[in-house]
Amino acid sequence: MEKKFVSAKDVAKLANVSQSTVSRVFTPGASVSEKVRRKVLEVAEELNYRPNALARGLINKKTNIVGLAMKDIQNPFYHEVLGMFSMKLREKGYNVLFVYTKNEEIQQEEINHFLEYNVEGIIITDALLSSNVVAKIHDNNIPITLFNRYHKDIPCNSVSSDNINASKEIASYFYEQGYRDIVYITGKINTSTNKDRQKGFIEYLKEKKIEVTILEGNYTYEKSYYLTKKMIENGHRPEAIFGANDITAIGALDALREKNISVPEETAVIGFDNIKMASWPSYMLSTWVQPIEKMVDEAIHLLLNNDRVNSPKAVKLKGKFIHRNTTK
Amino acid sequence: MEKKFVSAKDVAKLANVSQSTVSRVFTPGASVSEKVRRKVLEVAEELNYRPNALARGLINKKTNIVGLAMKDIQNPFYHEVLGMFSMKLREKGYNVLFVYTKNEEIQQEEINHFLEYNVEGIIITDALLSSNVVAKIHDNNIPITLFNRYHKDIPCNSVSSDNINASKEIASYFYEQGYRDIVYITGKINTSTNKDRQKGFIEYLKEKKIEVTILEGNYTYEKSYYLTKKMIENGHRPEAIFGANDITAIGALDALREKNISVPEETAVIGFDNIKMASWPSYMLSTWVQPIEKMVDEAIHLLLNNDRVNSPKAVKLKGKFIHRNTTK
DNA sequence: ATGTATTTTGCATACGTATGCAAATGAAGG
DNA sequence: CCTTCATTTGCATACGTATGCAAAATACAT
Repeated sequence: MEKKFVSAKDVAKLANVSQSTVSRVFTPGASVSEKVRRKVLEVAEELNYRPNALARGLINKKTNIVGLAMKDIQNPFYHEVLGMFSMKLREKGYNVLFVYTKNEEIQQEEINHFLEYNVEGIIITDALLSSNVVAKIHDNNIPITLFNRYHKDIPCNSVSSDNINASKEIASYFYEQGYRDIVYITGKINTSTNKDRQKGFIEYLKEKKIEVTILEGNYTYEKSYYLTKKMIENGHRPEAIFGANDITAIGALDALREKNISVPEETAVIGFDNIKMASWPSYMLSTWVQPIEKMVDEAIHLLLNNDRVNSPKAVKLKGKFIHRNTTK
Repeated sequence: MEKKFVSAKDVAKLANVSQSTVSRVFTPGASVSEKVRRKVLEVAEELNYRPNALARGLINKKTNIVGLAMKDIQNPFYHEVLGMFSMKLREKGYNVLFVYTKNEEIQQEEINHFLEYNVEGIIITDALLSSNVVAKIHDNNIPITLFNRYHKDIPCNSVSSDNINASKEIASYFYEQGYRDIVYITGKINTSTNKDRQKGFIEYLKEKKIEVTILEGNYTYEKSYYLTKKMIENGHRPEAIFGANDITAIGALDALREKNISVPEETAVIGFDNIKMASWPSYMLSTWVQPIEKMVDEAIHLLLNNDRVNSPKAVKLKGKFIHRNTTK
């Protein structure tokens, strides 16, 4: 039982045409008479022939592959992102070469495979890479887009929410409600998402002469849960908590619930992301919606239509606040 | 600014050797003198050369690509699975071509891309495909492994938990505890995972002359939450609930909590999967652990070492019960 | 029918790599 | 130094497809 691969030559033979003609039938816009086209398609169908994407890629330098590297994450937000990328790229005729990483900073070695397969672009979500890795990739003329991360020293495109203004709006909301004892539970502190959310939030309130209590979390439920619990046990029962993402907010929420602190009456809570879980009846978490679809669209657009690698753009998209039951 | 692709020929020229020699340097086990190898590697490094995987695949018929199709899922269980597959395949030198689907039954069109890229195997998680699609794939001599699904009419390998015996053990646990008013909240009813869990559970209890109450869910939190709530409002407060997966069980748990029914005193709850969330302090859900790592290992082994496509194996692996706070 | 414009087709070659084969080089032994 | 044998190297070709070019076939106008 041989590895039986059907090639254009096989089809050509059976259809009494040349291999070139078969190729043209499968090349949009190429010149083939209607009669021959039908004949070839018929034979192709019969032999179950499909053009070999590898050979095609070799000639065209068009592999139709995009590399997607995603960091080890608990956050369901990124699962939605992954699904969205997969669907959208497929619609545009691209395939996804997927790599899952545990490193906050993607290593050269993890990217090399992308280069070997001549991917037409690389998307990196929830992680960074060093600038010399970026340089190497750009040497090969391959565009990169960071999703939901950016860094001034990393010269490549990025797409994210406008975290600063989003968290300012959240701060403003708390302020308007009359809250003065306000807590921010951070995400991983060295991430750009957290930095910006923290910055916008704190700055706004500083202008109002309010000092925010910072609890240093790491974007996980557990950490946030224990931080909140300990805070309460220490006698601190704030009026409002902003969690750096929904998981964080939910952890806080569960801690509050356990301590029988009523939400939103005694303490209001707001998250960030609008993951599915946020709308579960038992949580009904007020949160900030990241416009995933727009972000993904923009990331793909940036990746595939950037004429110039040298002028990296940092796109920030605006989301919106969703009021549910954890705010008044 | 041209697309500057560095080929073996470029390296050859600069290193004063033939292209063949360069190739041999990058082909494990090929014969090259130590002196030449060093020289070539040095030049390769300098030019940032890496062998083109597409051209390699063309010749070798070894693309080192595995196709992975995953169904639209909320279930965090599958995120862990995805991560595991990605890591394990990478360790073995394979790359993952990823497709996200919304169809319960994978369509030919979604698989075609895999075939075009000459993937060496296809893994399908949480979904099925029709037997004629399987036939077409096997025509190309490409192995398939279903993960956590199987069907008697689909002639391909599969790996899953031993769902029947697992749920029998859960039933037995409930029985030993003296529970007689027992509820099973189903997953999507036409899935093999649900069918087997339901079957094992019901059969065991039927032998004990116990009639299980069936609530028809669909593996989502919302559905389970509303079913449970309605049941309670109808005056039915069972002694024990088995949710077809953790998300289902958590939905039930939240409904019980809202109705102020104490868990596990008044009602015990068990889930299935052992997702991260099950160990969150606010849930501490007793559940059945699926041995993800073993399952993934086995799936990969089955996929890549199956000498005969014609004798599909259905591997079922045993998990174990984890006792937390939702059972006595 | 003839000539011209247009479309369709096949030939040959290229993409970047791997490999059988033979030539070249080196090592070893007398 | 010559012979024999092992190792290393280059040449040529193949993988499956796309495409420029010229030949062939068709369409059209007269």
